[in-house]
Amino acid sequence: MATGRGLNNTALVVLGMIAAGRRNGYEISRTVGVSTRFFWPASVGGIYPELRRLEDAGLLEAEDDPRGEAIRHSYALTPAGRAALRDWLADDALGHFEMRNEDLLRLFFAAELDVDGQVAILRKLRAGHEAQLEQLESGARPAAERGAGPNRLLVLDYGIALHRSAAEWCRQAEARLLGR
Amino acid sequence: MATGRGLNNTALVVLGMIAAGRRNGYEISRTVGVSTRFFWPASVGGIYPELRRLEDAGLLEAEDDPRGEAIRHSYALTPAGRAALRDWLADDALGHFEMRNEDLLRLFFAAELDVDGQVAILRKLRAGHEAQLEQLESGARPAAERGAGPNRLLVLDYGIALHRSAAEWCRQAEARLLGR
DNA sequence: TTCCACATGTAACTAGTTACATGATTGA
DNA sequence: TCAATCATGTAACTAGTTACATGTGGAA
Repeated sequence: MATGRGLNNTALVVLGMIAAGRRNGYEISRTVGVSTRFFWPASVGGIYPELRRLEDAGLLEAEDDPRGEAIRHSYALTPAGRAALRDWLADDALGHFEMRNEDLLRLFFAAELDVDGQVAILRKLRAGHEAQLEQLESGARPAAERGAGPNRLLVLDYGIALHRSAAEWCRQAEARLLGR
Repeated sequence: MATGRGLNNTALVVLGMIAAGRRNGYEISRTVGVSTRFFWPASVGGIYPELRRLEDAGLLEAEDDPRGEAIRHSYALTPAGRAALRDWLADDALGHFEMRNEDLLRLFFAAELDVDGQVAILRKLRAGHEAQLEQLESGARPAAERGAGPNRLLVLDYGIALHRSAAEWCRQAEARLLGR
């Protein structure tokens, strides 16, 4: 448990975010929204219960941090929490990898459509990559430039590179399809 | 419902596979295992119940196809099933896109580790892409060359291109990290 | 006769999303 | 005073994975 196991998808991102400094649930969920969600989604509804679970497990300690009348808690890692995080970070096994791309599935089955329909799918696939690219370049990347360390920028750049080359691949595939 | 809605992730891949010709659950699950799983996972445990649900919904028709004493069913699309598939394929809205990459999340939080630890994560990230690449090039691609249409090859080539450029990105990032 | 591929199915579990509900603070 | 943002939380739902259970056919 303290060896990095028993941590679900939400727990991993929560622990990692708090490692960089005290955070409350709202801040974590905001940061996820402009950074990890591109490669590690986690929704608000899962974050709050997970914070309490991690506190119960002794990996986090909560502190009351009221804002006027409003309730607010901020969390920090306990030594056990930091150890669990490090164990997970240093784990030798290949990490979980998963991808779901509906337009790619459409393309896979596109024999059912005429060429126009197939081109439309390719364009949509490209549009999706361009949209992600846009969000990374104009949203996430500028936000990370103020304050985030080099690793975080590195990861965003990975995303930018990937979506850019995917979009380029789509452009070429479209040209080939039309040239047939 | 017949407009392409009410179809869950498993239903989409099941319908698409059957559109190309009569199939049984086992065949679908095998084909998923060497093709769509790279961008659209679906597990056996979900496929059989979904086949029955789609039959109940009138999108599939089942036929007994015993193999000696052993029970076997093969499924074909009904006209309603083909209409639902076409509606989904021709849907204008951007498709669902999701990615989960644990080693990328590790890299994101790698400030917690020393440079050696960071390099190890980058190598693992690369190894993951190379493993996918290997499976696509040596497993999926050759299998698809016998029998699969051009769209299927196209999709596998997309995967190959993507993982190859991701692996290349990792190699460069590692060099930069060591050069610091 | 043994093993592997073929073939189907279910139950239990785990996880995660969406939507809703509530209320305080801040700035325009 | 109004809207947006901050902040926390829960309930209902949907989905999906894993593991188990069972048995046949064909090849070596």
